[in-house]
Amino acid sequence: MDAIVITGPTASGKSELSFKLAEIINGEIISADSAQVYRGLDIGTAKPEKFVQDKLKHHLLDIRDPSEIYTVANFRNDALRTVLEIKGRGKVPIISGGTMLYLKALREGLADLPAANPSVRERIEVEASRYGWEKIRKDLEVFDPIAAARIKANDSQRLQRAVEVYQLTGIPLSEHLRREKTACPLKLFEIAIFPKDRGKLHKKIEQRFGKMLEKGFIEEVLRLKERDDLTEDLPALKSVGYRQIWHYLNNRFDRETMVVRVLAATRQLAKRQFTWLRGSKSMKFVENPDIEIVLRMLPVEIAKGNKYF
RNA sequence: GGCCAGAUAGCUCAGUUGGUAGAGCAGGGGACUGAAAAUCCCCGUGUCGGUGGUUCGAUUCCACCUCUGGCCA
Repeated sequence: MDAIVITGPTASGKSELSFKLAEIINGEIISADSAQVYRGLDIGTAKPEKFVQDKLKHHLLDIRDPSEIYTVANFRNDALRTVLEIKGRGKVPIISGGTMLYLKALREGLADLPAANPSVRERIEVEASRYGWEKIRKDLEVFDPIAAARIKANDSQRLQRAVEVYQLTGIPLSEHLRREKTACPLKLFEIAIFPKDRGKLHKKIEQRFGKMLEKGFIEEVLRLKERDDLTEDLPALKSVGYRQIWHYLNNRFDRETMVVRVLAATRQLAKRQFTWLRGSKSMKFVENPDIEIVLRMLPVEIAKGNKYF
């Protein structure tokens, strides 16, 4: 066993659980969260506070500026490297977070694809704005019929990527994906919190957002907005809460509407996370972030040699 | 108290020249390989405020009532 994974939908109590677990079994935490990687996105991403981070080592937080783009591939490399470092220190790596694609990439590996290429993407976008995405999809049908059949006409993000991969490699995306991908070099013990009462989770989401506002979430977004190099189409600023508050600060709607929209977006995020979890075969599910139950589930090799057992 | 306008899906509202109704949002399910807290797909029966009346048939027309706005006293 190389690492423990703790995941679950937003507001399910992943962080507290991982923290308690890390203290007991002598672990360090690796964040698997696509928004917490950005510096300055603290309150709205529910990033562990400074005093928590002082007590326990957290990795992959604050490793990008919000003007930059962090990707699944970056995560996979960073996480693999960090797991080895932590193991080298004789500690237990605990990968904790709700970005399900990141966890999947870690578990199942990634195909050998080219990184995003801004100039290629721009070319595709220009063409799309001129002829429409339907035309892009028709073209894709010619050189990658499998991908074209799978990707919906409105899913411009995926259409663009499929075309990009072909233009960069001359090999269809679907062919890349069919080929053998890099196997996972790690043995993971994966635990997912799966709250069965959706209404309760929604209530928790609401309460948590209330606390975020009290802590100065809006001011946090204002600080980002005051930097004139950040735009609303950057991944960092498209994340839940930041996007809606950004629009609110631009007077796109009033505060009440902003609150309603942030809560809805958060619930929708949780819903998508549930969908991932239901389809995941490798997970062990727990209903609550209960440390006692989780400790009892752990394999002996991890349990052995720490103070709890 | 009088006049006017509303009352239709959880919310905001459209509509039915009389044959029991549909959008957006919310919500639910699903997809997912370098933007993933992203991006996209699928799912709409509800005493059409209440009670009477006209009618083969009323959510639609008429009367009264209730409630909510607005105006006038």
